[in-house]
Amino acid sequence: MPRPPKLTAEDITRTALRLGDREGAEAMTMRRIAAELDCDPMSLYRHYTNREALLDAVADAALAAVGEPDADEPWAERLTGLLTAVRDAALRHPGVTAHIAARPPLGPQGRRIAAALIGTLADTGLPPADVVRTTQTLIAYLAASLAMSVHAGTRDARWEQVRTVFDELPGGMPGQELNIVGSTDQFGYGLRLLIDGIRARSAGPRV
Amino acid sequence: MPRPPKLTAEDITRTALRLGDREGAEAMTMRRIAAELDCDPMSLYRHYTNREALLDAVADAALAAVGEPDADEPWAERLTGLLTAVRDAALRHPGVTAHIAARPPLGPQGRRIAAALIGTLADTGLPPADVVRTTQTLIAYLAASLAMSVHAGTRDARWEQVRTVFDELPGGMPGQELNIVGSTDQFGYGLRLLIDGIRARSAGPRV
DNA sequence: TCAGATGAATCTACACCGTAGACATTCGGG
DNA sequence: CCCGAATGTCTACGGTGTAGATTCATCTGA
Repeated sequence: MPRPPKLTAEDITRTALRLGDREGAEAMTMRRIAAELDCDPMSLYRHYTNREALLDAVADAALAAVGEPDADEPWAERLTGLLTAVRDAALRHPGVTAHIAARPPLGPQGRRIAAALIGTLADTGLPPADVVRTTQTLIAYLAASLAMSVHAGTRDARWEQVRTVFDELPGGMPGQELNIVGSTDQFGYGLRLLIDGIRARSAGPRV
Repeated sequence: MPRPPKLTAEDITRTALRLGDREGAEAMTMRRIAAELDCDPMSLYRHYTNREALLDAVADAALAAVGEPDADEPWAERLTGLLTAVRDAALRHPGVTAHIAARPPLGPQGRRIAAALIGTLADTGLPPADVVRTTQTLIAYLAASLAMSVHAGTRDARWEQVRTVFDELPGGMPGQELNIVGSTDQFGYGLRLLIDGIRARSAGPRV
């Protein structure tokens, strides 16, 4: 083993994550990250084959704060707790939120969380064949909610335009209160929807 | 009005869409699109302020093929039909699928589809305040499914790794058949889950 | 008929990006 | 002592989005 590395893969992800938090996603270029580490841009390629691979690792690292669910709670609470924790962790690092949304991390953290999800869903009484599918569905929903949050600010106006459609519907009640796109409230609503669906399916599977 | 424009905004989106279908998403650079139209790259900026804005328009245009739902069907069928149509339209243009997934289009087509969704959900018996929230949830889920489809090929291996977690669970049945990430089957499953959730909520709202 | 206005299309140029490929450096083991 | 080998560095290339100035074709009013 020649020349002990002065730069570990973890150093890189940690620094990149901080940089992304501080200056936004588009600041996480190879050159900027290297500058932050005070090393040559090309050195990063010793640890990650691509910029893509590096960002995957950074996104995964951002989920390290997500803890294990409490095994004593009923599955629905565990599920909400877990998914909320992931959402919070992702939003706490705005620089990588978009990346997490676009391609849910499957690094060590991602796999750990997926395992926890599967473990929780195993207690729902859902047919075994459906557990993994449900996991994917939940991850997909979570990812999408994050994507909505990322662009919420820029797009709320256009959503408002969509929402007026409802007001003009026969029987629709105009003057409804605003539903903020990507809000925590909105996330929780969809989650309850999904959990109700799981409950309905696990009780008596339909179709 | 001096000098009639030889280049319309729609020309651009149509050409860019074709180019993206033929050569992939990363081929849709300003220069390549301009080359395809046989004009100067900078000319595109007369019609779209950004590359971003241009791609938004292209993504929206890709949804033009989605038809209006049949008002005679029950709402659940209308919903599945509509969402499936959007999914098909998006997948038929692989060059923009990722973009559609990342930021659901809110151009004319997107708004038309959102309106159709709202119209359908208005018949569910769902509390009025929840209709728009459910719309957002469904769009989020659809977007997420598309995102999964995009990267399915590259990531199935790692998903396989996740799936083995389930096999090792006490009471888990190893040797389960493979669930292909982003497949139509997977999409349909989550959709049924959501519809069951809607049904449960519209019957007797819980919480 | 012709100057001028007006906006579309173009040209040039800049700063920046990811990264291939050759090179230098620094260590442990024989 | 030297050699193999992995790490860090340097240079350079082809590409990107797009700002700013400029050309050009057309319509208008005199």
